[in-house]
Amino acid sequence: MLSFTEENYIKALLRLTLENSEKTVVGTNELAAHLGVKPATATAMFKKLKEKKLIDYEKYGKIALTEEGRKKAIQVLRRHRLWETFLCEKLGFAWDEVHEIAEQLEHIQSEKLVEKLDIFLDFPAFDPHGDAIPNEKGEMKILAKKTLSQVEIGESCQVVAVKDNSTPFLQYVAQVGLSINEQVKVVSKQPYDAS
Amino acid sequence: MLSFTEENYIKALLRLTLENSEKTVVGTNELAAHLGVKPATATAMFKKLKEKKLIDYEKYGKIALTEEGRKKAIQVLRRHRLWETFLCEKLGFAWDEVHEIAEQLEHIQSEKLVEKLDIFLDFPAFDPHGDAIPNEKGEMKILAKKTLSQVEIGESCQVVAVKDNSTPFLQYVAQVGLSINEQVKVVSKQPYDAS
DNA sequence: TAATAAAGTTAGATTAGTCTAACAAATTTT
DNA sequence: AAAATTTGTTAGACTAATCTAACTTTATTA
Repeated sequence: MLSFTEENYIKALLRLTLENSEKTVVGTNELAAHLGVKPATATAMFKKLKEKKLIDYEKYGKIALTEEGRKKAIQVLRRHRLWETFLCEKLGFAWDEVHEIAEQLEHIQSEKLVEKLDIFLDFPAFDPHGDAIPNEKGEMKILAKKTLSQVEIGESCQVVAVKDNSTPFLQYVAQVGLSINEQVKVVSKQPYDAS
Repeated sequence: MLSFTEENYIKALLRLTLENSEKTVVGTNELAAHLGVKPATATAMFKKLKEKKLIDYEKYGKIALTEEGRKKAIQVLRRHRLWETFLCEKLGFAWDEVHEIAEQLEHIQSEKLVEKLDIFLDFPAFDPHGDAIPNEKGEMKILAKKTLSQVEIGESCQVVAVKDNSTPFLQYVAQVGLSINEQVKVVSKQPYDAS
């Protein structure tokens, strides 16, 4: 049984590697920053996670999930995204409100709960942000995506996901009137920070 | 913001006082036993809860919830019972499976979540075990209840609640074919442990 | 390649929640 | 009311997760 904290570390590791498909390892500082802890704290946790055979780790080296660790991390991600879907589709939350709540719900321990939730939601393949939800076996669909800024002016496309899940960005996006699965036509481009 | 543990202590305190309506105070050993911790541990927590003005407590004295503590405890109880209702009614769990999961779900921090859940469930007044669910203001309906063993042989009644929420007892009850809100007629009496 | 910067680790302290063992107070029994 | 029992507290230790400050290793750059 993993603690909340352990689950958060392996989930962060998975997220960081999923983000650039090239990368399968991450550094201490990067992971610590992503979790909002100090690098020293992360180092301590790496020793524990290595002990539990969830990550490969050597002093001063990069960190990678083991097969076992990856499985566990995918389960956490699955739970997170199923709960997000539940919150939006069943409880009527806006897609920019659900992340924090799902961060809590994802740690509820019950195999049966996850499977019943999956059934209740009718086995969704994508969450409200357009991210793929791993199925019971840990497999997830992949969509070929462009970022919106890569789309030419005048070109039409379907919005399938947002990359940045931070609340301010999601609220900006919502305010502009974008939502997942919507058909949009790029008329002109506006700058938003650095994105 | 209360920790999981703090919430569990005040919830236990509320439960123990709700059980006999006469009692508004409980002892250290009683509470510790109910929570599965040692009395020494409970004593330590009482100091903290007193500091936070959630309980009234003096050395070697009984423990009682303050008005503030009671409000907070009722919120936890409300969340617990709403989640139990959700698990049974929406996810199709049996009523004897939901307690442990609700013990986890009750600690999810989000006012909005609780209210949306309440709406989704259409403001239920009783949970799957027949226990009253406090409403948003903390008020709960009271049913005049007898225990089944007080019902005379030949007499009919409606099953509204089970007192003992432990898994073995609930399974016994389920096996015998009893369920909440069912009309039963007492034909003969069987002993079950001491109850 | 030597100096500097960046990345990562260690040591030692802190907080929350728990335990055991020894002790103190209150209650019950004789 | 004295003795015995029950109830509750204190002291000291442990684990998980975190921090800061000092140190070490690796990488970059001049």
